[in-house]
Amino acid sequence: MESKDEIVKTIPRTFYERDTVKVARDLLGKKLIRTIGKQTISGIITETEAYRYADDPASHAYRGLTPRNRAMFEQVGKAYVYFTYGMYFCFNVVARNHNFAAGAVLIRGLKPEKGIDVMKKNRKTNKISNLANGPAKLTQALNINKKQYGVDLAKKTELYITSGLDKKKKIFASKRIGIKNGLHKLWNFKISI
DNA sequence: ATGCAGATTGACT
DNA sequence: GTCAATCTGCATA
Repeated sequence: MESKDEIVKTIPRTFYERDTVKVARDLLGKKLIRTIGKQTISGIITETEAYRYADDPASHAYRGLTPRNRAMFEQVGKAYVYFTYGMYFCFNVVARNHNFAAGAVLIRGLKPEKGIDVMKKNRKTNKISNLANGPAKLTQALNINKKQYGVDLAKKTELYITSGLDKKKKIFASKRIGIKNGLHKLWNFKISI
């Protein structure tokens, strides 16, 4: 017998082949799933940020291709993971249309669903509201690091994305967090669940 | 509730 | 050498 979970499909690659800002909005409410052996950790995406290319001075890709950001230039629907502040990882989904050579969506927040006990252990806290409500928190909770650089999120492997909420939620747009340039762009998107 | 220092290292100029 | 798409704990109010 197959359980319901096993027949859920990933979001197809074409979804990510659209404007980075649109993809960022549309990723809200989708489900991010991490499998580690038999263990499953998942959550609903509640906050995202779009980072584009030559028009976006806040983007890692702004000054062109480097070893770190190369995933942003490669196939859409894959993971771009980077290390920052000497101790954290941030997780992005590569997304762009044909007007841009690079682009990615930073996943900034999740509402935990499955594997909450594991998240608590990974995050060393019992407060559910503090498990995955930040870009470096969710990578800790889901045990995401450089090993997941380039992982294909359109394929059901160790890390992937599926449809989530059915109902459309109200989207709040604001300034992106923790950057110095490109602050006039309202490319931070949130929903409240 | 708001604010700030400190942690800690790799990527880039 | 500089500084980062951040988080935590502690301080003040």
